[in-house]
Amino acid sequence: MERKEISQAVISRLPRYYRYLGELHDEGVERISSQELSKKMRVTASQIRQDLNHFGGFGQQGYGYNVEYLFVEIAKILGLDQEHHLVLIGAGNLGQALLNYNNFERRGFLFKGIFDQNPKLHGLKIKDLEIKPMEELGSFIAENNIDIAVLTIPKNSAVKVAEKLVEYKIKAIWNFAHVDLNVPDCVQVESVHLSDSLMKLSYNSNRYHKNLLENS
Amino acid sequence: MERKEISQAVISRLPRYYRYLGELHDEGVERISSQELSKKMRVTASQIRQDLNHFGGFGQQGYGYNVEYLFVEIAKILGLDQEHHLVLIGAGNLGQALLNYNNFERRGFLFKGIFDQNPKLHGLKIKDLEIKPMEELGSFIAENNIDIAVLTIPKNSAVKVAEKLVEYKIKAIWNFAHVDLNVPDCVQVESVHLSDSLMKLSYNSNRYHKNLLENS
DNA sequence: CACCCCTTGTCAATTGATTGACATAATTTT
DNA sequence: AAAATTATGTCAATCAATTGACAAGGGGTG
Repeated sequence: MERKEISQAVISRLPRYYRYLGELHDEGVERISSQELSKKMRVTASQIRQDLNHFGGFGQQGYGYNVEYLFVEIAKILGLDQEHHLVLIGAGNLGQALLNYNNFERRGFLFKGIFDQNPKLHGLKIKDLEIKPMEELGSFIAENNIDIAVLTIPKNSAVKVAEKLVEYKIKAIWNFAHVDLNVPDCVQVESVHLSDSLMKLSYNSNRYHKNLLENS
Repeated sequence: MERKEISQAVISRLPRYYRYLGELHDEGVERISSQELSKKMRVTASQIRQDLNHFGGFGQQGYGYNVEYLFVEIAKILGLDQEHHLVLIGAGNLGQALLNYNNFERRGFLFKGIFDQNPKLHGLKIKDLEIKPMEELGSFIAENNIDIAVLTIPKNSAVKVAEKLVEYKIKAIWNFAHVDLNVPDCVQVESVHLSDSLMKLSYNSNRYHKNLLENS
């Protein structure tokens, strides 16, 4: 009965397809073939067809894909057809940056609460939301139907808060702390490790320029 | 003469090894075997040995790996033994958050300049750095030995600025704009697509809870 | 309406990544 | 000092992901 799992490699590519389809739609393009799209996106047409077919036959032979239809379907796959309720935990610079980034709201990701352990911040408002103490987090999650917790706090507190979030039966954690969170399967974690990303860039840039020197 | 390329899958794991080794070192641990490390990191011991051996034999049979030595060696591989000079382009919320995140400095990534197209911001200081107009970007990069440009601007401007950066002979771009930058090979790009990450989380969390319902 | 062309969905082949197995060598114990 | 243990580096096998190829089904055209 269980359909087989779709690999994370495929899932990771879906938001990118979604982005390109959105742009095409904005430009008024009605249909596109996997080959045209593959040129734009610089991937193989085969990969596009293979990826999309994991979720169903969205295209039509001899025609290609209807841009708007495919756009909407991918949104459904990604869960963008539903509202998501978020809490921000950690009202520092990064947290505020995320709060003020309106693109998330546009896709149905709505910040409903802000929490911070610093008492000096309690009561202050950002974007109409009052910063609340950590003690109120559990009840807030239960009462406001919160799906996703966004962690923008230092790594030491992140581990403890994640444990609490598991107790509070959160469904997902978007983790910006520089630490791996080990939680049960029922809580999905997506980590954004900014330092890791920067180090990778450092490696790649170094390697490229070292290779140049060696091969000259 | 050319040693074969090491896959990005391997490179992506290096910062994580680096993080765990740093923690072990802080805890005063002197040596560790691939097996112990594999338990901590929840990967296979084989993968750890395989990954490290791409860069040389850092371990010793019967002993394992010296934590401090390996930590330093991975730092060298990632280019963390050198200073990197960065410019921030886009002094919005996210840009300021990155500026104020001290962990980058600790690893040798130093912000040397801030640029923004908004004239109202010019002259204002963040962390002792004056926000400068975009017109000065080219000369600043040349004169201050800038490696890496950090792009925290909207997608439309990002594409244009990236083209300029190529002209200015930047080595690397850390891109936070929601767009793919197509630049020549001599400029390395690492993109952090926050919305993509959030959408992936949304998919995974939805899928988990849907599967629960279906299998009950 | 019939033909031709286009393009998907899918199967097979290939390429790449991960895991397992083991010979070898250093360390530790007795 | 010899034996037992530990753990690497590496080869081979397995597993996963990507690419290529093509049959079959629509759409467009005359």
